[in-house]
Amino acid sequence: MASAKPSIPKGTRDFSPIEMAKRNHIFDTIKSVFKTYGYQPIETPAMETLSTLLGKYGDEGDRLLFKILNSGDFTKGIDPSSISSDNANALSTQICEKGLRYDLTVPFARFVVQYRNGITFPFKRYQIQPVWRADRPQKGRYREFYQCDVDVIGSNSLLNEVELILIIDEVFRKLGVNNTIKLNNRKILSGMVQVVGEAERLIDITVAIDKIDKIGIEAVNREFAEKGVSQKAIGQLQPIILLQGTNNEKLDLLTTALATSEVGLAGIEEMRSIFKNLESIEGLTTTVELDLSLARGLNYYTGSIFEVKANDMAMGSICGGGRYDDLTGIFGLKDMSGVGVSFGADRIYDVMEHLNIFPESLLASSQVMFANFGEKEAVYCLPILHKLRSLGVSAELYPDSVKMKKQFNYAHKKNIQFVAIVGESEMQKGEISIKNMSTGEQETINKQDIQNFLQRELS
RNA sequence: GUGGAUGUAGCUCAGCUGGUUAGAGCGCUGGAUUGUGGUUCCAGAGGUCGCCGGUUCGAGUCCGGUCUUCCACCCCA
Repeated sequence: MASAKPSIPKGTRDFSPIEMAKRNHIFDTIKSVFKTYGYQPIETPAMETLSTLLGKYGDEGDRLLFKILNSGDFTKGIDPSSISSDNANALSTQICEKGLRYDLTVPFARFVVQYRNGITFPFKRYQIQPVWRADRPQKGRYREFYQCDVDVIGSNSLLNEVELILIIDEVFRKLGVNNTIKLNNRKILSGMVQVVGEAERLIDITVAIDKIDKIGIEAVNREFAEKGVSQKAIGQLQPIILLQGTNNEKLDLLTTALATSEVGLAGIEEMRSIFKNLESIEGLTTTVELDLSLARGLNYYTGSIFEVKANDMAMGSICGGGRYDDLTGIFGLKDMSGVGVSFGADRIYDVMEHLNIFPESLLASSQVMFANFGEKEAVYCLPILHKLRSLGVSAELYPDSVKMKKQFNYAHKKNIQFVAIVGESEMQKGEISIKNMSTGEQETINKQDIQNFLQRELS
């Protein structure tokens, strides 16, 4: 019987040992930085109750939710006519009560509300787990991908924003990814639309502005007009959108432009505070720039918004986030402001792979391999291997007594730096021949000296 | 969800207006070299041409469907 070719669903991936080594390098780096800043890990289930997820990401987000079919007799009580109707959405809410998580922020909000009595605030947590979106896949866009979230909730202080910028800077410096942090503030955007008298079209206007880099100012203006923004307002928006200069110059100009908007001025003050605090930090490698065209679609953001782009490769944002004043409100907990960012591990991977900047040491399995000359020699090597491992040197013995050519090739393929050779003559003299695979040099040392030799060479 | 491309060996790709037994490079296996990888030389093994159906004497090639990957929109990590 012919079996179907094995395959995995669209937009999902398998990871080989080499890919895992690289992915773990990213996760480990991110985790270690998060810990340095006092954040603690949590995990939440892959699936959430659908009502937890629906309505939190806008209509577009609802469409991209993966829904889980109820178990058992899920057709019970369903009106047969609803099955043939066009409205699949209405049907799905009848037969699905769970969905796969779409991001880590909303489950985090649910977590905070659910365990509020046991949590000490401000609560600083990080969370590294996969999320799922029923999007159409492209490069850098998957249906299953990992987010690495850091959030602090229960604190209004703008020092948290500063801290997040430092975290972003440190993560990407450690990974060797050149990047630019773009910063904006929802309050400034609100102020902008208020000043031009189009406050009710905040979303439409910001979504259009967000595309300015891509489609240009004329196309953005055309989109404004299509959405019903008045010509007068469009005219007034031009100088604001096209503001140039340093961050402080932009803020000064904005202060004049948004003078009549209370929220707008509040947003400007927040940005000023953040930039001022950043000035006191030395050694920041990332460029932080105020980008008024940055909008971000997620509608729960209320204050600062962040987005990080890789400088050396065209790719969507590799990190993004912002402040949300009332995310927990929808779950019944008011006045709980939070701010956080999410690192896109899969996109960071794609960038690092494309730029070929993963450290080579990641590829090695063991640091030293003992060649196998036969059972007698192999048994003789076992205690030496045991000793090396206890000293933290990863060591392996080639399991089969096959041709040297094959064994050396194995070591070469697996990027093992040293091959130890213990054949009959070495055994008799109590020696070990050891070959450095990258230089090709080989020397013979006393059996006892191998620990020192390797520890010196590998350091 | 809308529009457009793509799929041939493990990988990257050739394959003419449909016509014998579908090719190359790299990789892989073996040998030259029975205690030495990365270079060289020789030999060899890998393919239901994504899948299903149609047109035809004949389909990798044309047509329809489907799946995958990719691009644009949308949105986003």
